[in-house]
Amino acid sequence: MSDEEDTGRAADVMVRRIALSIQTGELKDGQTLPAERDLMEQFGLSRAVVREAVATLSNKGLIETRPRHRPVVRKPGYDTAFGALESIVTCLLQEQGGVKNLFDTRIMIEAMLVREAAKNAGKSDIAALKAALDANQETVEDSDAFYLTDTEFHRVLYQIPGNPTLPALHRAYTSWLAPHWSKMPRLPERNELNYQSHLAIFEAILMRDPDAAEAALRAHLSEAWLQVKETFGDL
Amino acid sequence: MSDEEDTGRAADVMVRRIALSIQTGELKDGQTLPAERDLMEQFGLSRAVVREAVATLSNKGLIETRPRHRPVVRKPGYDTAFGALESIVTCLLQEQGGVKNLFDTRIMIEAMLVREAAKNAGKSDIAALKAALDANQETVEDSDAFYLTDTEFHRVLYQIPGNPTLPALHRAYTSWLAPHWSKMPRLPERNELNYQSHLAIFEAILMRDPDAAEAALRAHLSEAWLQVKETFGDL
DNA sequence: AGCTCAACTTTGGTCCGACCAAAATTCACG
DNA sequence: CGTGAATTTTGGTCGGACCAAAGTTGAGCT
Repeated sequence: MSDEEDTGRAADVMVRRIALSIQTGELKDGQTLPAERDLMEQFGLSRAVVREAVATLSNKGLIETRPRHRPVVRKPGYDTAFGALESIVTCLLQEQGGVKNLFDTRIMIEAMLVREAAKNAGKSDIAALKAALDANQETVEDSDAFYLTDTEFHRVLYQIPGNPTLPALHRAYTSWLAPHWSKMPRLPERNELNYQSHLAIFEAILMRDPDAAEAALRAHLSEAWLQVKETFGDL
Repeated sequence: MSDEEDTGRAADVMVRRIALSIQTGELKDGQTLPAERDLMEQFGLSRAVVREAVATLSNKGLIETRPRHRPVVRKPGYDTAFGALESIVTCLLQEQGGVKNLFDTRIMIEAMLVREAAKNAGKSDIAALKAALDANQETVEDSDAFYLTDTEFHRVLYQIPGNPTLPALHRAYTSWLAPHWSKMPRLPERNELNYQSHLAIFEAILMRDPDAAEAALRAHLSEAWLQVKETFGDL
């Protein structure tokens, strides 16, 4: 009665066994899995099952497969996690209110982030924020460059708490919302307004005023949402 | 030059085509996919490739497969999204600081939630919170029941903003942290303390005092984290 | 006609053996 | 010793086959 999970499809059993080996560290990051033909011998299964299992593990992000190369164990990072959501999020964004639901969570998260920053940001955090802000100002005239420095400013916010999940979340947000964001008209005057918003947020953080920081952030993102709604009639 | 994405493995092409059909609504929720043998004819591919594609789509949560049944298109909900993360999160929780990273995000989220509640909770929200709180108090003596009402109280917090992603996030949190949580000692006296924490949060929300609500929530969850750290030596 | 249960069909799960192309490896030859 | 061709490895694809369980059909009984 050692193994209680021999149930289900053979491929699933195999996936569980290998996934467990990875999770327990028995298979370390970077290590290569045996070739498919070796795996079918080790597990006593057909190649079809082995291939399905390997494909499943690859989909789950636990291994990395390249044509004509052995699968490489890849202990997943936080980005891998969000990456696995891509197709499903694409679906969710399509339906009524999907984009707004996602964007609302972003507003909530960033509202919290600026509060945290106002309360706990250290000297280096402030410096990073200032640097991002300056770069932001310098690119007001170049909309493409501004988009990058804009993203970078927000990224710094996600980085301040020192929790690795947050920068990954930021990358996920920018990636998922990019289709809408990139289609929006970009004008130097809009950039200037956005820069002013960033400046207001920064100053509130500098003043150690969480409420002001949150208010500025909410105003900033709410304005951004209005622009999105203006560009896309639907929600 | 209509289809630009015929590249990559045949199974991937097939996955993209079907995923696109689902995302565009061409294949609606609940609709059944053709049988594997029909798909191999439609796509002109071998059954092995078809099976791999179907398995991949199933892993992504876009379809639902049952033995001896045709795949059912399943327009994924927010829970499906978090469900797809299970194995990868299991990996992330295993590594150094993984649990703390996740729990910290939970603290941040719930801190924001109680602030929102204090600012914007409607009458029905307050009533739901009160009901959950009362149920919580009544189960102080029964640790198993208390665990449920405890979870329920927090769930109401995630429900108040009306964003469907949040309840799904709550379910994900409870599911992912359950292994650690359920192993913790449960005592009526601890339950009582937790109830008092909930009460403090509730009263702060009632008073429309976001700062007090956040402080109470942070005290509550920080205490919970201390208990976790006490039970598990590692982080 | 209505119902029951056995026979048949469908369908996913599994296995086998085979071929291909590209990459890695080996090795003979200059 | 270096180099390029032959060999091996390996993932990707194919076709056919069998099984078991679910659904479907239909004959026979009431």
